[in-house]
Amino acid sequence: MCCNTTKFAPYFKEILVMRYEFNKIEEKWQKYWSDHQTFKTENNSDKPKYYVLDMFPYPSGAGLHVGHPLGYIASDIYARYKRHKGFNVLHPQGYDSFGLPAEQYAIQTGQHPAVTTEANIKTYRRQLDQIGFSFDWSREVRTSDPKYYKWTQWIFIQLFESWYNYNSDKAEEIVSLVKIFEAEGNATINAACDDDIEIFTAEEWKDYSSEQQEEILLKYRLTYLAETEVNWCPALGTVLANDEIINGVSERGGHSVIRKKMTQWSMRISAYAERLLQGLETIDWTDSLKESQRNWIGKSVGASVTFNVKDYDAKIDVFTTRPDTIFGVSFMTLAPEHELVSKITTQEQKAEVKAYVEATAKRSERDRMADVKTISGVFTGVYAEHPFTKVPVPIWIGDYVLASYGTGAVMAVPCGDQRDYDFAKHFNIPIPNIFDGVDISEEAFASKDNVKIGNSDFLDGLNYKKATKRAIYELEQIGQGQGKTNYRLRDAVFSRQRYWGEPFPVYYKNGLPQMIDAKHLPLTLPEVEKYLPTETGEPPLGNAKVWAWDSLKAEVVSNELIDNENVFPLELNTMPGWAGSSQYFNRYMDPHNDEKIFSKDSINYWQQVDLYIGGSEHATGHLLYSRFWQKFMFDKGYVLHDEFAKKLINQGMILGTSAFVYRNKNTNKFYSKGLIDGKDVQLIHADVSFINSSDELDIDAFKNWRPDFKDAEFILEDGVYKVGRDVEKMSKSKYNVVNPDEICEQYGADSLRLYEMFLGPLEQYKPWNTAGITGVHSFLKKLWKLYVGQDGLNVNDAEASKDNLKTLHKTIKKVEEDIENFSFNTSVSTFMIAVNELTAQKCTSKDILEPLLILISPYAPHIAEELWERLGNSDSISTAPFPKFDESHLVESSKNYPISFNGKMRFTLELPLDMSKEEIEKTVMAYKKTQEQLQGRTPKKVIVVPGKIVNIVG
RNA sequence: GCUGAAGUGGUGGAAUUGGUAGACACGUUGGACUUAAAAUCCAAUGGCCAUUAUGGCCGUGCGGGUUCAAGUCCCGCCUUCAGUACCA
Repeated sequence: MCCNTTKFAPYFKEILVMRYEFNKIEEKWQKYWSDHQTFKTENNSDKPKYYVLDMFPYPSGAGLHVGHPLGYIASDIYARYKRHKGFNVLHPQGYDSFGLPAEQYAIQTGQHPAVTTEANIKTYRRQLDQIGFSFDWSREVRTSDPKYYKWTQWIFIQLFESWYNYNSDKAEEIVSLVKIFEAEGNATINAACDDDIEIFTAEEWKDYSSEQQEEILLKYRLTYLAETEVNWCPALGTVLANDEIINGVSERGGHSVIRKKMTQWSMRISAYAERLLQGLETIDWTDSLKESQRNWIGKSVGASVTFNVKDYDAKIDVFTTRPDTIFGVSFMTLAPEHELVSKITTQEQKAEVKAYVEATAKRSERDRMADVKTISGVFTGVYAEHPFTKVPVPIWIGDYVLASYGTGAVMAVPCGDQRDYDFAKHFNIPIPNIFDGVDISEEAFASKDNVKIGNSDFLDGLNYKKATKRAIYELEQIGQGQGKTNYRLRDAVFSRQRYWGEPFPVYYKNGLPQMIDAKHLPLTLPEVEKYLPTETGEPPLGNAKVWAWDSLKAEVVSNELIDNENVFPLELNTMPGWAGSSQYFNRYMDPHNDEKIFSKDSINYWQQVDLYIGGSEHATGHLLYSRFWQKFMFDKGYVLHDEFAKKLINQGMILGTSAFVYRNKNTNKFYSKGLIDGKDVQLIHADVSFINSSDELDIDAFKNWRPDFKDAEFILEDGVYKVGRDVEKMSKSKYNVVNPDEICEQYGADSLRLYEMFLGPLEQYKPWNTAGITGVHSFLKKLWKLYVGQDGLNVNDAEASKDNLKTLHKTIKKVEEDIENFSFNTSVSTFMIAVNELTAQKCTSKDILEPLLILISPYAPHIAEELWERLGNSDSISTAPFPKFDESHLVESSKNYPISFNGKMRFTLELPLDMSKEEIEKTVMAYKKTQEQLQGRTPKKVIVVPGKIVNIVG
């Protein structure tokens, strides 16, 4: 480590300037970039555009650790590379600054979330700046900024004012729906809507009161109010997210949690299910991510079948993917929550059914899903009628049927479905076989292939495909079913009972929601005294005293003025975390526009994100919702592409390398790793900052760390204490967190950037080990020495040698290919090789060393800028054109051929590249070592691939 | 169970179209410089065997196969990680 000579700087300036003082250099250039607004991007340019985006961070109180910037470094390299390649690059950054942690902190401390958020953002910004990113900070957005969330609220209103027309397959204005109602009622409409819609005529529509009309329209809007189940914790008086519940009780306090129905806003994302699925074909995202989204959307093709219930005026609709097996139905199963359960049960069965329904209600959905093995159910005593045979089919209730999928009821075909089979066996229900020549005595036959249907009337002898088609046809003929496609994707609940989120631009008149006119936005978050739910169980905004809408003055007024004539109560829920992140990528294009979410010009210019980098944990959240909103914005004509990101890369996680010490279970003796065999020891995490590069513990630091280790005794091996190491997720509790601030201070940002890339492929999970950073750090020192010697600059106008040119051009070629393939780790090795070679060649030629700097500058921008300036350039290196690769410097006249015998390389032989196949063979066979290898044998065959290899067989 | 990704030295990893496996680093060992340490530089470093300057055998999770040639292609397994799941 260089000693810190800062305080002597004025006296030793001439000497110091010759050393690689990364701290000073990095500070200097970060200031330069900021002062000169080097990375500010204009919305028009003669250059082609390129949009590189990172997933913006949630600014947590803990700050960044070295795992966080991985994706940002990769995208920054790419953005800088594209600038060298002559693109006008948009590379913005911002903060996803609404969220739960700030609110929980507020509950504990009373600090306003805005205050802690602001402080956290400051830390983030400082940490990001010190890594030397080329972000255009003039475009920063924060989701919690009213100027930004004005537009989140605006999109909400747009969704409210829209319905989905399956005929045109797009979202349309709600007024167009009203026109259709007025002209012909709703019978002909093919829309995404609630499933409890009643058919009405144009006349009936006109006779409805305006409230009735409003209620009906709400069932068609793309965002709508609905009763949905939430995890309600009575003790905390609040709703919990799934991950706040551990083993059925609240994470905070361990209180019980029940399912409760609440009226909440929902987003009709299901309307877009098919387009979200099809759109995946058009984008360059990873297969695993697309597959996750496909699973999540969960398309299945089959039929809906209606069963009439005997002796009741009731019908049961089921969805099945196997209408071809309809003659195999021997019972039906309803989910315990199914609405018919309470209506149809017989007197004798009533008590048993009631007990079963209550028992399952107590179990959480998670419990039910986890416990797959136990078969339970109860008979209702009632029968349905088979649509074709008219045979009575017993109706059962079973918790293996989920109320939330399909219709919450299944037609059970035990011979063709293992769950139905198990249920039938368990309750002694008959298992009729409808497959020709298949043995079903042990298990169900679930395959669709290589089988013909039997015992099935008109389906006899048909295969899966034909039988399915025929069954659907026959169902349609008798009016008891039709072909249907079902999606697992459900509408997304959009209300949160939280404080720190976007307020809805909604007030309530006679219990019906009204939108605040967009021109009055933003509707800003009110002040509250407490961030907890109210005593009556209302969301935190229920604590606000000034939270009513005066529709005449168009402003927020005191709750006391509510008269439900002109002043109305405002919505108390706030929007979920994904609201603010679902269009931010478009807002960056024109972030300060107060008139529009973004101008036509800006979207016309930037179009869509060209490269998006972020974590795969957002596969079915942010990345699905954003695609949904983008498609909606596309339908409304606001954006030009119905997919927001052309290409997406998931960066892997950087894991921590934890360190362990071994304490004897009963004493305070710590044994070195090599001495623990046969001893009863306990593993204790030691902070990774106490460990040197040889896995040896700094015993004094460890003893001073925690009082209970103060008097510990250490049993050493070879005079040192060796720790054990293991790779785990980077986390405070494992004491393996490495802070980028310390790395930047000790080794510099350029070392950090290089090392993060050098660790391995971007997409891969890989362990961090600070010890390894000395490799890239000494590379930077070698690079520096190549340019700057003891007495000054080493670079001159000397003519480049052939070897110099060869090294440079093979480096240009490799680095360019690597960046285009996002293979950043291999270009770091390429730089090392280049610098090693040029150093060995004693290269001083500016013609070589100047372009080399441009190659390195995306990776290590500070040192590149500094040396670039020292070479006499006055502009930033960031826009210097990327060096052109010239093949002619790599042309060789000879090749060192590997000569192998039966596929095994034995020696190499230098031969001219223009030598013919025959000549090569002759030369090789005549060579002394060849004859030694053969030991008198005559080869059966000699394979010669000119320019590649010689293989002698025999 | 299903889906996706991946298994290469002590460690991170490289080998982009089948053609010299282990590039580049870390670590380790030895050496130079130094009062010493740090820094820097040089050399060795997949395993085993032999050792005379030289060489031989094995080796990319396991078992087969295709090929003159397989880390790479094909078939069958095993393991790890991630996502998802009574989805009818």
